[in-house]
Amino acid sequence: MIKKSTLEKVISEDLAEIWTILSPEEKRRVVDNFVIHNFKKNQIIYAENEMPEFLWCLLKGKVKMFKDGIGGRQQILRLYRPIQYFGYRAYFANEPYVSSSAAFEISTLGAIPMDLVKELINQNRNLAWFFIHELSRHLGGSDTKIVNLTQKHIRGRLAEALTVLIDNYGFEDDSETLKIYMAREDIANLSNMTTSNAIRTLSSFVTERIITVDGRRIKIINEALLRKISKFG
Amino acid sequence: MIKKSTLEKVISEDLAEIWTILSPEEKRRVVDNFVIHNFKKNQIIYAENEMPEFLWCLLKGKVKMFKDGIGGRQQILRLYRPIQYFGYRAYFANEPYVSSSAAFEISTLGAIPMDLVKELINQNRNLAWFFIHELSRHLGGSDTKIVNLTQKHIRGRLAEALTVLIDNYGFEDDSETLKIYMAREDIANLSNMTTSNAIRTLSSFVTERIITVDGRRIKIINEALLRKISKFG
DNA sequence: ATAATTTTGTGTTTTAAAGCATTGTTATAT
DNA sequence: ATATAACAATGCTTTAAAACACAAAATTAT
Repeated sequence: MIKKSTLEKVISEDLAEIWTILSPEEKRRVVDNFVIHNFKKNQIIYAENEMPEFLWCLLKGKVKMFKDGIGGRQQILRLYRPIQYFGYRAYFANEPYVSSSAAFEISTLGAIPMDLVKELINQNRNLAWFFIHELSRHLGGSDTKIVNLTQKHIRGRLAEALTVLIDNYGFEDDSETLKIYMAREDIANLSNMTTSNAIRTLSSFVTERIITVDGRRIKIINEALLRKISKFG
Repeated sequence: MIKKSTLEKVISEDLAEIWTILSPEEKRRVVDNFVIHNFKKNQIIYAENEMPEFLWCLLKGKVKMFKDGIGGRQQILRLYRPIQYFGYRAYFANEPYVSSSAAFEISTLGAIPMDLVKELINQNRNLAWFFIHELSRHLGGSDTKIVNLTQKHIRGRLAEALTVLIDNYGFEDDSETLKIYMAREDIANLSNMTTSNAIRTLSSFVTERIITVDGRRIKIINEALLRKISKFG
């Protein structure tokens, strides 16, 4: 059930910044307390209002962090790819989670107890800087998102969401097919609109030859225009 | 021009958490590098796209952090009161400011070089924790704001803005008059709506005996109802 | 004070986006 | 393989909020 091979690969290849920060002794402590979990598609990793216990490390798959809003509407706040860390903010803020996270697709994650992370931060200032840096970048991103989602029109918001997908997950080998296959509803939840409007606006983009759509397969035909619409439209 | 008396008061009375964290030697270094600036009403403290250089400490007055959006529309992101610190995020993220800040009213601020703050963080892990904690709380606040501003209707957003004002600045001695006197336009910029809609909705709240309004003087008559509208409406 | 400018208050019109309904299509499960 | 459910597409209606226009009041400057 628990496959450690993925973990060993991560550590040995220094795939994530965090591993270059830790001393061999610290790495060993992390490895000893690193519990691997497998999640099914759409399975919740943690939910709003729960108390945070673990630093989650995404090893394989895709994860969304989201917040449930009014009338069952969901806002996707951030997307994660391997190898990224999340789930620590609420612990540091000393409060319950204000958002939830779930696997977009079958995913493998590692859970490291936050109490251990806290200890390591206390003895390794570079780890403290790692989190100060991460939190600062995310805060800037969140502040920017506030203005994007409240002031841009639907076309701008959808274009922006698509560029977020490009920047987070990139393309397949053909260099144009988005390497993530989301339901229209999730695209809507990412861009703060209803599912119908996401569908409608995607169709417009197809008509305008900015993208092509085949089920959940989205090809980006005119990325420059997409970014232009995202910036102004 | 530079009055150090306010500063001495801050230090001697441990008015801010940060001063209880620093050693006497560290406090001395901060004091030696602490430059006091006075700002007029609406004067910009720093602007979007500039490179961050200072940790700003608000000693007296009120400050808004905001982001200019589309068509001259402005979104107020956070409000500060004495004694709070801001302006450090962009430095930690190693990027230019993504938002601006300005004095709401005549204000006194201290500027501490971020390079010094960085040094102090390196030698004092409690200061590292101070910023990890602050950043984490603000990030949670920003994520929550995204959903509030995008999903709540106008009444809910305005009610929320008013509760933010209550929580940030409190009441005058009569326990009902808001201790901040904002232009309708700023109230609108805080609640993501046009000035007309801010005026209109304030009027509705007056009719419903939730508040009274006399120029910029706002009295909160029914705080419980206001918070209820903020939560659901 | 008086004029000029900004801010506030209202009514009306316009519009972007939500809501709803229906049908077709594609997965998933038995 | 077929039933069942979930998802996608599209047209039509409704509505919340923006945009606009103008008048009144309040600041600020001269």
